[in-house]
Amino acid sequence: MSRPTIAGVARAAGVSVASVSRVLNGLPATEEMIERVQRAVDELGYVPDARARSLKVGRTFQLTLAVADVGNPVYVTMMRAVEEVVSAAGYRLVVTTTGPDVVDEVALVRGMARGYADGLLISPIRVDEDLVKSIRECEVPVVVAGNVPAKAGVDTVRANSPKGMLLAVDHLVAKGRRRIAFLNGPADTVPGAARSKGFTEAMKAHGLDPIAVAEASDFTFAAGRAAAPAVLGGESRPDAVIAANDLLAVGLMHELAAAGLEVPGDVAVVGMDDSELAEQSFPPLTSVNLGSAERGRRAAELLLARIEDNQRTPRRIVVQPSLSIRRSTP
Amino acid sequence: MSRPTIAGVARAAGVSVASVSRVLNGLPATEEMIERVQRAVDELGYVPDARARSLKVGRTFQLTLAVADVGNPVYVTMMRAVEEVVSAAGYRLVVTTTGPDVVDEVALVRGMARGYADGLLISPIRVDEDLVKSIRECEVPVVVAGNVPAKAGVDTVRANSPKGMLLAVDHLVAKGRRRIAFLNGPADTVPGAARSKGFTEAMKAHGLDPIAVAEASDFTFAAGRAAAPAVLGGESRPDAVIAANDLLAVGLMHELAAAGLEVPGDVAVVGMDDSELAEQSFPPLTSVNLGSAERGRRAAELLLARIEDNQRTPRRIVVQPSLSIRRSTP
DNA sequence: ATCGTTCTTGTAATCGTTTACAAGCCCGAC
DNA sequence: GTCGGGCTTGTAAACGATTACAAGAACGAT
Repeated sequence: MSRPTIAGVARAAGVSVASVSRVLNGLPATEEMIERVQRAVDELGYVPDARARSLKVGRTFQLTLAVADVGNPVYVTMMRAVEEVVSAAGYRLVVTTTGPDVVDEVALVRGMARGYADGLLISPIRVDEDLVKSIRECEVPVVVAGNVPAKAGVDTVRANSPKGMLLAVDHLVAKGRRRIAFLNGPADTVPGAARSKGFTEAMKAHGLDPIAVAEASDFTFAAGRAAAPAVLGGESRPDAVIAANDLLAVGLMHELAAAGLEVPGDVAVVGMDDSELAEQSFPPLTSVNLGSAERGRRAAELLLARIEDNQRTPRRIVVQPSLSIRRSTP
Repeated sequence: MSRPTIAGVARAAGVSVASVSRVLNGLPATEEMIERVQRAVDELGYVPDARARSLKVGRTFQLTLAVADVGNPVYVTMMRAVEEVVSAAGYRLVVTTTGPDVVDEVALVRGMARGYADGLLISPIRVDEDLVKSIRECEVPVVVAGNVPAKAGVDTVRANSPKGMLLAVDHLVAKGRRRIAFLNGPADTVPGAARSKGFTEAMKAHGLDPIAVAEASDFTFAAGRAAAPAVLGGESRPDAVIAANDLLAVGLMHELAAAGLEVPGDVAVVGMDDSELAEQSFPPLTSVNLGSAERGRRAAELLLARIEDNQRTPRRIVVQPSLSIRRSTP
């Protein structure tokens, strides 16, 4: 009653295992051979064992996408794009969650050496020496969606947060807002650091000083709510807030409503990531599109290319942002 | 420069492969043996190959969770719960997306026979004969989060939608609403059919006739928006709408706002699933909690139990709903 | 010293595939 | 009739682990 193996099929068809394997892999064979094998396969309901196959051929035809938090809608955008590319190339995509800790990311990368997948696409939220080292030493190709040092010598696709921040500030300034505040996520994360730097630069470019800068404990809705007072509670209220991602922005907007402030009338709000949530929130959220879909697509392509040829020199792609203007800004 | 194998480690340590394997698996060995193997392992950076291991021991220590749409926030709730249970049991969780078509689900279940994972947790959106058949015949344990016929003889954990609908209608009626409409998802899906039936029963229990019933083309935000006119455009406007899930409810609320209608003043809105989106939407959405987290947890437990003992008689668990009241209802 | 027991270690078979190589067959050309 | 070439098919050796079994070492009891 146990699973039929290729040997069973061979016996049933009265041929050798090699012939069965050849027929199944579409290698040349006579009509009669194909016929007999096919019949035996159907009859027994044989399905080849992927473990044995991949042990022999050294490939699993699986790719892993690792993200920090499945609850963050930016990852669904990315995931959709990645899925499309890799499935077109004949790979299955499996998604795993790392959580916010860098040690888990390192463990994941190290674990890839076990041969679960042919490649890893990781979007790390925190990066340290260990992670870079483990990526460089990893037995399977890795591409990073995010920012790691150039010396790491690894394919990366990253966003241009400073440029994105500039778009956001430009837009707010054009609409007459000057008292601009910034709601960041944890500054010890890669996106947190980049966005903080970008915000400071963009404000300087306009000769403005921030009204307030707050740091949420996480890139989540709840953290956005919790950090709202820090961004609003200063002596002079901001007339615009830029949040480091959409979840934070939406959390903030809830607190604005609770405080009786209108968006965008009293306070304009700009998010980042332009995820599905930006469209779904109310009012719909003006958001900096950091090209998540394109980043996913390009990253997937880099991964496939590196699987083809592991010797190619690492590429570092930067995708340009745009601004999706919706009703949370005037 | 290629990956070290157990044979390489054995050679480096000057012992046999069996001894290396034993040390690595914590079987009894002398201090000196452990020491030598450990040193060789560290030196070579050896990591056992999961494919080879699982080929031999017949287990991969991976579990697959298959969902229809990663963009649906109800799945993130479920995913979190499942992840917690299975990782505590020493399994890795991988997530794959099936899309809305039942043929893809069937292909997935069939594909499990290839041995990618030790078990499958699937939340099918459409169910047909083929799917039931493929689940029953599947080589690896499968548990279904959702509703399949009892005769399928498979472990299931499902929600009690009729009861949930009753909670929603009870609540609306208690708040004085009588002109209640229903915004369903596709009626040819399992949740669509169940929620439709539940709604009809609940209304009947209160002696009410629905003001309008509309069917969105999908359980998505966009479909909710598109179907809004059908639910609002009748001769008499509803004073309350129940949506078959949170995404539909939020889509509807956007159209209500566009039409200048207040929530809950003019129209109360109730969603279903009580996902993170219900909390994040504005106004926060009253939503029927169908116990996604608990369903995920229980389903994961059933799966683990069945992996332990494949002979146990299938269980069918129903988890009870509750109502999370927020500001979209009076 | 011999025997039996227990403990450690090594040899080799096995899991289910793929594939290099060899063998067999058929066929036409000389 | 023999030979060589091209196909088709089969045999057996991998892939990298685990593990049953056997052999050897150590040791205490007689």
